[in-house]
Amino acid sequence: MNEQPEVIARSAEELLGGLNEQQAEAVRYDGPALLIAAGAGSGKTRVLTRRIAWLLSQVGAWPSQILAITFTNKAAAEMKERLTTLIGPVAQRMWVSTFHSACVRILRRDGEKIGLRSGFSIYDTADSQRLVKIICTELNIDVKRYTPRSILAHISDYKNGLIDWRTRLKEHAPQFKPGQRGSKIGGFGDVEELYACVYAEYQYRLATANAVDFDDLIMRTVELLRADPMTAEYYRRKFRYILVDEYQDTNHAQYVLVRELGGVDSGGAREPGARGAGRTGPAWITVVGDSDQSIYAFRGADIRNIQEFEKDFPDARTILLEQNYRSTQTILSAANAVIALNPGRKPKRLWTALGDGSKIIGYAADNAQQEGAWIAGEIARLTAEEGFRYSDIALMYRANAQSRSLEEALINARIPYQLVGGTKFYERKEVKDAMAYLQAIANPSDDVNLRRILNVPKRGLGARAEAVLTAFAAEHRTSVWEALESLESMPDVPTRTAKLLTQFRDLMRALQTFAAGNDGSPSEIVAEVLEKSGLVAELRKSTDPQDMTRVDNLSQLQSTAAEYEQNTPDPTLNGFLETTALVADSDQLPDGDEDTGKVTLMTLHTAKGLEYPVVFLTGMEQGTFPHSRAMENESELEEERRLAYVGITRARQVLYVTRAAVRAQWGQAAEMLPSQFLDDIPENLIEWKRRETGVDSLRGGWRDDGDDEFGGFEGGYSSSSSSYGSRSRWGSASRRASSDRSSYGSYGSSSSRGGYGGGSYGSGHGSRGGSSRGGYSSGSSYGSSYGGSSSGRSGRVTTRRMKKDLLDSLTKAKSAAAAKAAESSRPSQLDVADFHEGDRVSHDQYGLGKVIAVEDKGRNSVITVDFGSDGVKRLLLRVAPIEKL
DNA sequence: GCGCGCGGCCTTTTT
DNA sequence: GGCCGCGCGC
Repeated sequence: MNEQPEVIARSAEELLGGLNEQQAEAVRYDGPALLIAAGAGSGKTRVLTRRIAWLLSQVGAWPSQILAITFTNKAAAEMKERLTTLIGPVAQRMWVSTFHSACVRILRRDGEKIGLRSGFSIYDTADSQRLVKIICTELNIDVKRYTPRSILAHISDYKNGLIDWRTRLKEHAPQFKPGQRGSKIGGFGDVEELYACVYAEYQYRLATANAVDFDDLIMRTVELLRADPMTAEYYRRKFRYILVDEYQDTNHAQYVLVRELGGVDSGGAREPGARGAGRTGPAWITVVGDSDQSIYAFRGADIRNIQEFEKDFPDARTILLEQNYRSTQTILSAANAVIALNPGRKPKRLWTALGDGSKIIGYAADNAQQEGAWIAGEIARLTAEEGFRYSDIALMYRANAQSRSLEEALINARIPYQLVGGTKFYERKEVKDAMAYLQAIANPSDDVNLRRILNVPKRGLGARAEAVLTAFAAEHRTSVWEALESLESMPDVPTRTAKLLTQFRDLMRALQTFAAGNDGSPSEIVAEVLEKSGLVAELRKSTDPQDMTRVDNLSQLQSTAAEYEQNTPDPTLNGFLETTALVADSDQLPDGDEDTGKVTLMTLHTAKGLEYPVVFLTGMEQGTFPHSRAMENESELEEERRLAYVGITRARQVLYVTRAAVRAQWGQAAEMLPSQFLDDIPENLIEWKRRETGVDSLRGGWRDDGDDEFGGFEGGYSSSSSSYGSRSRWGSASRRASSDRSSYGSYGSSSSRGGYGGGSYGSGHGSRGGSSRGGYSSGSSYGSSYGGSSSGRSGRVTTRRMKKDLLDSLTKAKSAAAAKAAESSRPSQLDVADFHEGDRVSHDQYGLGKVIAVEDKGRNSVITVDFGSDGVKRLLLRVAPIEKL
């Protein structure tokens, strides 16, 4: 193999070939700061790779001077691959990586200047949470009130904002001394003090464990560059061209990192007459992004980074890419319409030369199961009749929990699928346990991981034994492992515990020795750990069928290690640990055009950057998408809208939007109203295969205004302005749906009872704000009291457990409940035969109206009445408070 | 110290 | 519906 591979020389024509004017301009732009505002599907990766090739072959940059940063490992791998095609194997020598792995690389090399010893551990979120929890317990913090999760979120915010723990401590808890047991304080004056103390203690523990968390990777790299001018200088001389993809997703720390690495503020001057960025002065910075696709504000991404790029970087230039090469105009028009509602954005309109294509297809299902079943049917049709392959199709949803009903439907229909994301391989308990052994072997100071495995598998070392160790460690300000090493000098250790601890110590020593002797073969270390620790043995002897899978997972872990070993020039245990920490699940990521023979399921977040000929956007309901927690807050709603924009623009040819009128959430049925994003898509772009559900037609009357009993039985689809009636109406109703998800009474039935059908359902009417108890009282009856009757508003039945088959028939049950309730509260005296088109009626609430349609359906007859300014309503005759005039 | 059963809480989204 | 933590009994 060639030691010094050359860059394949590419002519300017080659590099600009096939590009549109704006793309070409971006590729050859000559200057210190460039923002490529690239709309979805506008060919930004192409532009980015061509630009890199341009810098190399036309500007004279060296591969080693390039730092290309992406957000995901997949994007990095893809870019590397494309670059290899474009400029040859030399691409492998460039830094093309995520922020996190670039930082690891820097910290591995120079971290000791800020106190990081080589071989430091990288804590994932679970590790971090464990640590916070340990700290909370020791500091006497009520973890019910302040969950480790939420505390960690605050710590993460600080880090993303580069706020040092010392600063926090100085401001909010100057008396607190991290790392001293005596510093435990019972009551905290305020939450800021609490966060400051935990933050400080957390960093102290990370330091003693020689560990960093995800956010530290960025923040501590910035710290390093600021603390050590020599190091900063080294990287500034090295990286002359920095390119950042998905710039809209960068947080403050990442933004500062780019500035520091690029030497933007260091004041050095570019050598006169130099080509490109030259060898001194600020690096050339190119950022690519789309502010409309900023969907990570929740974890600290700061959209202002991209919005204010021109102000931030001197002599910055912006180039807009608006031509889309991916989707039909119909899809783009929908996307444009949705995103246009976000205020304060810079106008950008995607367009395409590909033509209109087919309409967006809409479907409203009664429940999630039916939604899944219909989608499965469509997939069967698409593949059988329209020539699509399974791998052309993707199902997307807002939250992972939604995948379940879709999966079940696909299984029933025997459609092969692959799930991307969700519970990750490395997050599975058994895998995490095995990894904890490896961590503890590689880095014995790692208290969190050592404590995790102390009694895994069960070896009789419980809380007491752990307390003995941690007390000693705290007293001597050392790690748990060192405490274990000093076991003999520890006072008051019960003989039995001492014996067990010694055994554990011997085990770990043996594993350490083995690891030291086989550092180049992580797979053998994994095998040794699995064997000697007893992890596999414990699972093998279990009778739980799930444990079989767990054994398989562990064996897969070993294979992964072997794979790593083969693909890495210089494999080490630490290298393997790092890969697993940062390159989560790269194996299962969908890969370009490859025909996997499977339909792909994933969240909208995961889908960013991907594209499929056919996309199903599922769960288009208020509260599901937009997510209920994002609906209260305007800026979060804007982010949801961007997420919708991302989802819509994933589709190349056919886009489906589906929703369910009832969805199980947290084991309970909840009524879902159509997503506002459906309203945002121009009506003429959607062809509804089914628009209204059984629940919709009932909705108006008995949830709605609550107090008007069964009166306003609004159909909702009759208004001319919008296919769904007025927005405000849906808006307000939906708020209720999300905050009071059981307003329809859940069909209570304890699991032992026979289920629905015996009439055991309750239904609720005005349950707002009220008590949420009212549990299922006696065996056979149902609480069917509807407005006005004696038990009135409290007639709601709530039972947590609800059989799945009940759920399926929920819609049906509701009509039945309505019927029952109606009978008891307001016996019908009206006969459908008495009503004719043109008749005038009077309604208790809406006043005078004119009948415009009559549907004779026996007991369920409906009349449609125009109430003038109050709108057109569909009224269920037997319950509506109307009078014929 | 361990296992079981109950109850509370939960859900965004991910490097 | 599922996870996690707690309390209880062995």
